[in-house]
Amino acid sequence: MPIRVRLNVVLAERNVKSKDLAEYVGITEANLSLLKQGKVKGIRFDTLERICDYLDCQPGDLLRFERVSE
Amino acid sequence: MPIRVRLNVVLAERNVKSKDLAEYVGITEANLSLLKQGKVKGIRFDTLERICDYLDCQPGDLLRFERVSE
DNA sequence: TAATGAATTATCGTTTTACAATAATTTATT
DNA sequence: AATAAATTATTGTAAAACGATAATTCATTA
Repeated sequence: MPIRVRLNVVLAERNVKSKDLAEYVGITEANLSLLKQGKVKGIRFDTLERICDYLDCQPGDLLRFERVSE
Repeated sequence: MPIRVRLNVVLAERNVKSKDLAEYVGITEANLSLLKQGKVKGIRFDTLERICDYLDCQPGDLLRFERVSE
């Protein structure tokens, strides 16, 4: 699945706890965990927005398109 | 709505017609039009992936988080 | 200024799935 | 061990992405 979710990386960089982000964003830790691990098939912009807001980052920091073969 | 969809910009840069992109991605022109204009509330990664593939761009080129006030 | 092409808008229906809620389990951390 | 943090699991629901289609508007060009 060529869209890679890098939320785990950004969280680590910012040293932010999932719990805190989940609380701010307004989603459960369970769902945030799934998102972090790239186990969801899409995302709503309002969720993405609040994540970017809290982490002070861009969608491009969280989502990367990776080609399968060059 | 602080997540801005810049698909229209990238399409213009690449000089790609909506029809062609829609065909490649496998969605209708109608839905692509809605996406272009930021009239959708989210996106599935497989759709985002095929758009990035065709336009040879990154999610970050298509989606921007814009703060309301500084 | 028709005629064509391209894009938008509008309806309605369907299926997918993001999310909540909750609880149990696993994995850090102290 | 005890606590905190994160993951996994289950079930349910509401939201919305998307299809299909057609009509309308906008743009281009002969």
